[in-house]
Amino acid sequence: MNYWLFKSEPDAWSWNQQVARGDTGEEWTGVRNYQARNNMRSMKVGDRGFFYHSNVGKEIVGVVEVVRESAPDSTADDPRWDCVVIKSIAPVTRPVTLDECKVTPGLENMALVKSTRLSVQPVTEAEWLIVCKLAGIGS
DNA sequence: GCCAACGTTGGC
DNA sequence: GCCAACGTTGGC
Repeated sequence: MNYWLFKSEPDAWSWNQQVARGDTGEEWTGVRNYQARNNMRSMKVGDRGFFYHSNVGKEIVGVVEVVRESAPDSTADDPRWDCVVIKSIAPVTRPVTLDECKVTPGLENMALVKSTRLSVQPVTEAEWLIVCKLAGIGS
């Protein structure tokens, strides 16, 4: 299984909205960046990801799971863009902030820290385990 | 609200 | 195929 991180501005789409979608999940529309799209194309059903609030909060607030592999983005007028569907799995017990990631040994190379603008990012297994521990949740 | 980083577009 | 102009993201 692979691990990922999804960024969202809570003003646009928040963790609470994601949770409200339940097991149906939500199509992760709106990505218009090749790297982010390619990351989504690499995802398999069952892969896990962190849900991160950018701009407001700047923290990891929950865990999601991929429930549908990448397919054309229904909001795109250009066929090159596609996206996965994700559902919420569990909230974190304690949010993990960007600042915390920056100073935590083992997380200094996270894409979250290094590639600040990438909206869908890979997370290594080692990073996943560290963040889960910080977040007070099982991995 | 500013600005740095960075991706994309389009003229040549 | 280069590169300047421009737009967007996201931290601060």
